[in-house]
Amino acid sequence: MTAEERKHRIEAYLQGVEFASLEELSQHVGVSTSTVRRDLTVLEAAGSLRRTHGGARVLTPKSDEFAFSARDSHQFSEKEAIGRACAELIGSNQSVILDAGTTVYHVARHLEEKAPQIVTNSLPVANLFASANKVEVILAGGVIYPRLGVLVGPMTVEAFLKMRADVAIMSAGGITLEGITNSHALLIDIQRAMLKAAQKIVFCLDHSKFGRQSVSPLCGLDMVDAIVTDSLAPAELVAGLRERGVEVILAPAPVNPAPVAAH
Amino acid sequence: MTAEERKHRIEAYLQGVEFASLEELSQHVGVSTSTVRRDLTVLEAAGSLRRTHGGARVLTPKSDEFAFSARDSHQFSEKEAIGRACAELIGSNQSVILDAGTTVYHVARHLEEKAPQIVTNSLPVANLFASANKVEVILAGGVIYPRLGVLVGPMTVEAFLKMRADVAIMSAGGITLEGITNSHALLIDIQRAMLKAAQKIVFCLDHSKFGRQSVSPLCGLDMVDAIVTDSLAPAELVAGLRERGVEVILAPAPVNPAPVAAH
DNA sequence: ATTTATCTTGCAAATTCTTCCAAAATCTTC
DNA sequence: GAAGATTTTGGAAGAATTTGCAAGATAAAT
Repeated sequence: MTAEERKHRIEAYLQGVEFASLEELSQHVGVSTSTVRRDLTVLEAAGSLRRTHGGARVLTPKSDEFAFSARDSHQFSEKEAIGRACAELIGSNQSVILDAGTTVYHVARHLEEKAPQIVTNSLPVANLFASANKVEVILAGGVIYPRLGVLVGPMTVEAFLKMRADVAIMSAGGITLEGITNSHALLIDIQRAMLKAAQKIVFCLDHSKFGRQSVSPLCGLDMVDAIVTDSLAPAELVAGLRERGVEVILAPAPVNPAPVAAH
Repeated sequence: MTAEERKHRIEAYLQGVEFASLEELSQHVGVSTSTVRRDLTVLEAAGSLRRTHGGARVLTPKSDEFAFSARDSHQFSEKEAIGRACAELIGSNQSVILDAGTTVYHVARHLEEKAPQIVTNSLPVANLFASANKVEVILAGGVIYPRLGVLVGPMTVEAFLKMRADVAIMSAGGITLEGITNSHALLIDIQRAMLKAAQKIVFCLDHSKFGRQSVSPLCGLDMVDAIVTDSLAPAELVAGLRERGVEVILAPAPVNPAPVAAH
């Protein structure tokens, strides 16, 4: 294995786990801790990660659409606007499949008045409605994937394959004119099952997802009925999507900034 | 585990429980309270939580009732003692079914070190482990029953009927020599499925359940392998249970708030 | 006012980081 | 191909950081 390849593997591994100790990395790539140290120094200078005492950390864990923290501040206001706009697409008493993912979580926050029937595999979404009596929430079973708070595995896939719903509101890692991709291979099967289960497919993607491509392809644009994004989405790509028959909804920019926690 | 990772886990754990004591946090991440103190100071400066006397609290309480309802319930200390005693019955790498119910929730709090495989239909239990990597948690699917944070319905029953586990740790509404009863009729089917799925059946019942009868009969004493209760359980009934071959474990009374004679 | 619990501070032990050096691997030149 | 130069790798010693403990200070409880 070349040094380049090794650095690449360190990067990739770190993307998956967010944190890793020196020992862990050195075992994973099969070199001494000294070499890993040197690699980390180079990679940090290149800006792809951040060293910490005892290991290293990814630079922008927040850009992970499926990160567990439901109230992450990363593009909070944009996601909130998207959530509001997307919730308006839902009619009363419709059955809605909600994907896991922070943007979709914000949609959920605005769904309570619609009193729909909700199906999800996201623990944060389930918690959100757990005390609300207006909404009936069905949680798919499965194994809890710790970092993300998502239920995964064959049980989850099976649950969605048996389901039928009016709308599916989905997250993803990236969108281009070639289609929609996602970074978490574990979720792809589940998302495909969701797509099959719902009549209408809506993707909620903030502008940072536009033009990005993640590792695993999820579906083509022909499957997508609508995309809800914020007003900072690149105009050319929005136009391109509309040309291909996808309805694109631009959520209006939020008036006031996100409430920053001041102590 | 790196320091960075540890801080992240503290944050995540706190998101789940809203408030946690120093002791609790230090056990969860496996370092001394001194180190947790230092971490909390850093995290507070970073604005992600708020320190309090004796622990720390999240900034934006989302009043997630589940993680919390188990906490401020009455007979907290008895349940905590039962939880600790019951957790000791579980061996490493065993598969455990956890019923919904506050007493069983306290068992879950002490299970993390055992690193078992956990199957449950309780959202609070799922949330408890959502950020812990040591434990594999399988959540049964189903409809969320709002007030209790439990998954119910045919999906849940079916999930447990397909399952096999070493131990089932159960809650109930009452116990007499005639058997065990429960007040939530909705849960009876699910509990019966749990009983079928597990080889060993353990009931966790604080002393207030002894001699009580709820509306729906759940099972006879012959199905029960062990009962964990606190030291205030009525002696005659305990003796009666033992005569019938049920192992009864009396959790030692909690150490704390015994009124110290200060003259 | 006393007692208890919790917090801060200082310090020694342990861990991790940097820097340097020799061995191994790779590249250059013939 | 082979010999020498260059780069890379793995390890070791000292510097820096982090951790856990203990004693005094502070805050809550009774």
